[in-house]
Amino acid sequence: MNDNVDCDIRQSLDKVSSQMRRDYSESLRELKLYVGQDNLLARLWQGDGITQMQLCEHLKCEPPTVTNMVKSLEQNGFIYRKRDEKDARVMRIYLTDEGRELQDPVDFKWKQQQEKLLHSISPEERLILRDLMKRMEKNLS
Amino acid sequence: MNDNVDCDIRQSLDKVSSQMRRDYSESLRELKLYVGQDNLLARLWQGDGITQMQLCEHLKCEPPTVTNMVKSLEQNGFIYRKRDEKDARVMRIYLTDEGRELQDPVDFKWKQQQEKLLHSISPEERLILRDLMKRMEKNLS
DNA sequence: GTGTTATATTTAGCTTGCTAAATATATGTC
DNA sequence: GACATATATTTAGCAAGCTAAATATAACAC
Repeated sequence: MNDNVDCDIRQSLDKVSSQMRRDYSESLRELKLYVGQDNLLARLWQGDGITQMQLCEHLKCEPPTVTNMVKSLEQNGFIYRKRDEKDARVMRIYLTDEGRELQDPVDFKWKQQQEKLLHSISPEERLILRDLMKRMEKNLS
Repeated sequence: MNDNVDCDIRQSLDKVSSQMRRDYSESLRELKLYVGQDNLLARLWQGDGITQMQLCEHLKCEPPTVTNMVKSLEQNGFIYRKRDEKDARVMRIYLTDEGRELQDPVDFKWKQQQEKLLHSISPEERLILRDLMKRMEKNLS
């Protein structure tokens, strides 16, 4: 077992991940979004009116994180919150028109980033990569 | 071109990355370290007495980030700082004995994480994965 | 020597992340 | 109904990240 290969993989993963995050963050700025908010909005584009707990589960992050992100997105006019009618503990999150309009530009930027990442990696190689990524994902869950 | 494959890759990358970061963060806690600090220390283990700018370049992050990390590590007794003798603008960062002693436990935790990530991925597959990761890394630089 | 530009670090303030604790509401048990 | 437990969200405080600006020092041009 060659430890250098393993280390290289791990380090590349870190580097790719942080570089992508930096680039994407820069890119989202002109939409007045921060990295992380896009995923939250993406979930709402699939269907809004969901609870904050549902967002936590989907995004795999802690409740205060969602509270703060939701607060910020609300202040920027992309979403609004309403207390559930049956359970006063529960807040449901809805998209504004402005929030809905973000879908195409965000999708576009996402695809741009993706193409840059995978440039010159063949369709066959992409299938292999997907398989390997999925297996690593499973290893960690 | 199948967009689903590309999306899957990107999403797995995000998930793997954030999950690894969460697990590693938890793991480092008992060493009284935060994620990010380990990379800074790793650089110093290779040779201390370097400047903060050198650390910024190595870690690919901004100067205030290094300033804050260095400050925290100094307060915890892992490093100390001295102003350069020839250029009063420059701070050089040195390891304490305590900082040096962290190397083995941090390396151990790093390897644990790595093995978990790559479990049941064959040596051949690891070579392929390394190649693909390196190419993606290059795509982003 | 003076003024301008460049460089290294720091300060201030923002974000997404986290943990811990607090607050309010709902549910279950007796 | 009273109490204990569970649940959803919020508050408070920490971190690594960032940008923008400030501070101090060094280098360069005249």
